[in-house]
Amino acid sequence: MKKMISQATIDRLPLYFRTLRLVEDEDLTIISSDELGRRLDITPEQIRKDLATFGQFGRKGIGYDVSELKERISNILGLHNHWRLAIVGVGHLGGALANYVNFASLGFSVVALLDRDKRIVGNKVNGIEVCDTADMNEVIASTAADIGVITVPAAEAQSVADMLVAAGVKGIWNFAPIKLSVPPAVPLVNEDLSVGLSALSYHMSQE
Amino acid sequence: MKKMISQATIDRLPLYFRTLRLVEDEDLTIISSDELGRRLDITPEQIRKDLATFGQFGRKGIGYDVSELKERISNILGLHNHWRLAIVGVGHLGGALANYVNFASLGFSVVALLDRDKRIVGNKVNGIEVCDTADMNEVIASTAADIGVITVPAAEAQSVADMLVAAGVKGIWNFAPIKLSVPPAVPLVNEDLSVGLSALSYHMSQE
DNA sequence: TAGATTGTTAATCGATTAACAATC
DNA sequence: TAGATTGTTAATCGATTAACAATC
Repeated sequence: MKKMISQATIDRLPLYFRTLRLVEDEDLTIISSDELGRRLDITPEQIRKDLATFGQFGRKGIGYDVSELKERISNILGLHNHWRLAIVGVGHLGGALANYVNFASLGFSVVALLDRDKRIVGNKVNGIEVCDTADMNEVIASTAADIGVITVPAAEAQSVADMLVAAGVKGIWNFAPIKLSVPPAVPLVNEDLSVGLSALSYHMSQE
Repeated sequence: MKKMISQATIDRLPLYFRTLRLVEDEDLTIISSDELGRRLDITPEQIRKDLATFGQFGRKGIGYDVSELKERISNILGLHNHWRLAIVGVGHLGGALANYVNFASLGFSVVALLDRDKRIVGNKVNGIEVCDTADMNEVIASTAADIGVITVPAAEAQSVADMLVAAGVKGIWNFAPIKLSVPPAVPLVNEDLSVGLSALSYHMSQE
């Protein structure tokens, strides 16, 4: 078991990674925590603290090597694993995710689409054929999918999660607005759009 | 200026709200912090602390009145304002959001769609005609939109944010993976899908 | 009354910020 | 050398957890 890293730190790493890519496109080879912080509205101390958690990445008096730091963050985040996604529930949101280009640039690829609606099964979305959710095990196995993406209605989400776990996915990305129960060995990230929208409503209601 | 409420508390309120609705559907009229916590994997102490921030909602020895608590949380979150959304960028994600049913149940409604692509302008999505982004001011004014939803590519997001602010929206919900600058009076919530997905990758990479 | 459960205060834990020695 | 900037330790801040009096 590795040293415990705070979720707050982990959630900032993708922001650093993204910014380093932009910086790299500007042909800058070195960046200071100060400049990185300025671009992200994060204090330089916070950035140095986050990075120091994983080792010594920079050079005193100089700063951080852009491409080296980018690579190291990519490795910390495990992006080099090139995870394969299976999307369950090919409605509007599932379809949008199947077409989402930003995944590819992070090393993720969509390898399977599943839906239980017979009218959708057989369709192609972004070049991928929609399979029947009933064939979950074969589809996950044959496509070697690592991550199950849940974009079904809340009422069906838990049973889909159970099926995905049984089929052997290594992680679950859940968009259904419901608390899922999965084994501790299967990491689960919830992407609950109503939380952000409600928080926005709250702030707009304040004086 | 009201007492400062932590973002963590605000982000849990929508979870309480959603669960109270489910509980109400089960015809339960009273719920304890213990039961609510059990359903959400949140400690009862945390829930009582969160609620106590806004006043005394429960009855000692009894619990919380489900529909009363639900109403009060709805009011705290400002959901009674029935905010009106304008979605800018009618690609896959924007189109999916335009069709997203869960918004309506929270009191939000999509009143405008905008895109700068002439091939899309004039189309109808979920019964709403797509307007030209160039006509932002008139569209926001005539539809009385409160919230601007940004689903354009990152490179265009800041200029769209500027246009939305100039057109008078009261809040911005940003899906573009980039740090936006907006006036402090305009609340901004970022919905960055790559953060959650990267965090999932991180946890899947750990032993 | 006894049992249950809230609201609130105190204790703990963890994350952020500040400070600064090391060093390029 | 002087200036810049990291990595790390100490101080502060804020959030969560524990404890318990109040009371239904």
